[in-house]
Amino acid sequence: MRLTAKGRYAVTAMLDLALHHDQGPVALADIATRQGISLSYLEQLFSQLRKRGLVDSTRGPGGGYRLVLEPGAIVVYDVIGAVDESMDTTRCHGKENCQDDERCLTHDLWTDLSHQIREFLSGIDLAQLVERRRVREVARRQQQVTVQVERDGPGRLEPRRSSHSSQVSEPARIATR
Amino acid sequence: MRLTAKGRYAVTAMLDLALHHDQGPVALADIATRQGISLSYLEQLFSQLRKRGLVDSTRGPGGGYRLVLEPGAIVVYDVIGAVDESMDTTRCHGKENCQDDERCLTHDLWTDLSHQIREFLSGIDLAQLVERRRVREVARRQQQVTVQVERDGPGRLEPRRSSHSSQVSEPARIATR
DNA sequence: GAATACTTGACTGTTTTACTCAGTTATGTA
DNA sequence: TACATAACTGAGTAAAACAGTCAAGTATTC
Repeated sequence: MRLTAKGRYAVTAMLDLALHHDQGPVALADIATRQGISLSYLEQLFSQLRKRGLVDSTRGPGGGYRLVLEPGAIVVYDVIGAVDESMDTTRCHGKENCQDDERCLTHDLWTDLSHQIREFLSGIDLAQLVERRRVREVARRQQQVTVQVERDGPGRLEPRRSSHSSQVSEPARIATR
Repeated sequence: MRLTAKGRYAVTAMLDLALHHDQGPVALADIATRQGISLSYLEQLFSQLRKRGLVDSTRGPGGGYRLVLEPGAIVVYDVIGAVDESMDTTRCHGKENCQDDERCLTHDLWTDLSHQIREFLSGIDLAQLVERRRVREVARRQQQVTVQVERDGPGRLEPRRSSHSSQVSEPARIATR
């Protein structure tokens, strides 16, 4: 299984899209501001999300990204799968050749774990997340930040091409290597 | 969450110990042969497992490692926790400071996922694994390999300090970074 | 005292991660 | 038509993590 900042960012960004689903296309720059993710990095992520058919885009002023499906039809597992290669926890990726071309001692254990994780993350869609009280709270807070930035103007706070973004990238991984 | 080869090796090695629980101390060299894990790497792992009080050791000829508790009292989650720092999937490690010192939009989702994984891996102990039919099958196969090596002698197949170990280390990760 | 086996710690090549940078292309508006 | 906006693309990179190796011990038993 693999769950890195990349996968978490993707889910966060998709959830942001779901939260603004009725407001037309959402610009990546807005997501970047609200969620504290680097714009350039988001561009990379959305390239993958678009290839997987999860979002589509409009260019030019007023453009941005939109969910292709309804929030209720997009499941967390698929979002992560779109950017991270897999959530499988076996070393052999299910091929049962983990030791000398045969199953290793713990093969089934990791298979079961992978199944467990898949079930869980496939049971949660974006609409459900949007409904959650605590998600709404955070979203409200983030909206204020956006308004703040708009009032002050992007000025020196948010240069077009940022210099030193302030995200501390600290590891917090579920990596099955 | 973090689940790398390290964690998987630890569980595999501990399960090997559980399988030979009634046969006195088990030498790391034997585990290395049976499980296809580098001896030097096992040494590192068991140093951590010992510090966490999961195993104890006897030096000298006929020595090796033993489980401190009964296999039924050792749970997979604890083994992984002993070598990998955590199975938490949040970026902030549960501290809720993921974005500007506050909760990020998806904080609760990762908390729930971490909980799910912990529950699952805490529900499986080594005794249960030993009982599994497919585990016994693999163990039997591995026993034959050991016997084979003993007949041939460690000779050029298994030099004391190995040269080029043959493990292909391919990533298969659940890493939460 | 030789062999066995655990113990410690430093070191290392490779891969992955999480980005940035520099540009290009498309589109709406003045 | 110029411009601003915003999506797109691809290459590059510093730092960290990974999965070990290597070398030199110390303790124990035969």
